[in-house]
Amino acid sequence: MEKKPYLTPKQEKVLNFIRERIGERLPPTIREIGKELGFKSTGTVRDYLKALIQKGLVRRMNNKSRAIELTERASFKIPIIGTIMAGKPNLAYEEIQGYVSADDLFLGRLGFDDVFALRVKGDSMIDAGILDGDVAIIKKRPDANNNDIVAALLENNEVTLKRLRSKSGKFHLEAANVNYPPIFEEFKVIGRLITVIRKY
Amino acid sequence: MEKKPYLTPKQEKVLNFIRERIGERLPPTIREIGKELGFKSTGTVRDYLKALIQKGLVRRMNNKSRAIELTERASFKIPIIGTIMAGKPNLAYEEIQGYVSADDLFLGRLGFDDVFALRVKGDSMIDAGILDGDVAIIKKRPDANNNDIVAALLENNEVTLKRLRSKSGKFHLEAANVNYPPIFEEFKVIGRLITVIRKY
DNA sequence: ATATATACCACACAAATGTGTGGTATGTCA
DNA sequence: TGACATACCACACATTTGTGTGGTATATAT
Repeated sequence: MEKKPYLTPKQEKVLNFIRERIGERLPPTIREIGKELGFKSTGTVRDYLKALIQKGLVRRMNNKSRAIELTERASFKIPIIGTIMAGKPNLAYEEIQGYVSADDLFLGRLGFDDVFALRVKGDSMIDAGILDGDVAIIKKRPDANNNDIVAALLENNEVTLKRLRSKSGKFHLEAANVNYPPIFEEFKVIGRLITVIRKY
Repeated sequence: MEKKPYLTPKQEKVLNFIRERIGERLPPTIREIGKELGFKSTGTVRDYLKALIQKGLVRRMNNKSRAIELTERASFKIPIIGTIMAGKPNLAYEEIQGYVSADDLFLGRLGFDDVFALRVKGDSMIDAGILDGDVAIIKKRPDANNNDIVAALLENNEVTLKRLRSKSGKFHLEAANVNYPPIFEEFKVIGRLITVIRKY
């Protein structure tokens, strides 16, 4: 993971403004940057952009309005400060190990087309760490394998989240909670669980 | 939740192209839309934009290049197809209850500045559904209360994820696993757990 | 002393982009 | 028939936007 190169305070401000505007869905024009930062000349802004490009933080397309992009290097990342050893803590605070982008954490580079969400209700998957109220992100039409957690359509036309198991060539569904018996009826796998999100 | 109004096939195509380009971080110009869709006149594209604006799917700013926005109504959402009753399934498939935007699910409208991530290692929080390998999103400098799960800095300068408990006016930390004893030593709350994300 | 980087401005010009007006053709509804 | 909506095109024009050239001034490094 490359570190961010040194930026002068003003360069930092320009970069932050660009980041902000991109976050608001419309990258700024050169003149908009100048107006925000108090520069009276477009040339000044171009000098800053040139510096940011040279430092590898910004990319541009020629002759296209607002065509300013942030590179990987400059795009916002959430720092992973350490691995929490939930059992025995063993990592010092402030030791930044790397970065994850919010996108990567969330859905990665999946297309959205074949993804949907289900809110989990009940405790039948509690031993797999899936709790009542969690949001389950499901990828449709997957190649679901033995032991994958899947969303399955049951005979009564209802959906459930269970672990897919095969036993002597036949698939069935298992809860992750001893209080729930396995399901041997007919079912159709709708999708595979790819992500669980829980908000507190 | 409003439903999407009826769109002609071409209007749908225009909308999709705009959505696509916004996804790639740069909304299109009128001429870019025309070129993509095969319209030879800017007027044609303007007619389509007018229709989409009238149907409440698009917003624009005057005299600003690329200033095309999708409204809430048109912006992409992950459908919540139902609440999974992980215990007893009780909801029909395809009954779309509403939508969540990816942003909402993930971090919501939090600023990123005071948020960081920790990867959980170990099983001390397993009874709270937090597993080895999960990513814990932590908000710094929070008002952490009794029973919140917090990231805490211990005396040996290490970080741990535990539940904050108060007993007769004094705070201590508790694991969510009977095999781990409570921690009564001095500690400092770094932040409060706001989100857990698990990828399969 | 010279080079190099930062930190700006002015201004002309070209290209991209949005706006406005006015067309044609086709079909539907009353 | 007339009114209206959809579905386009042509083209002039204004504005925005990017580009290019050429400045000034200050500080630091070699």
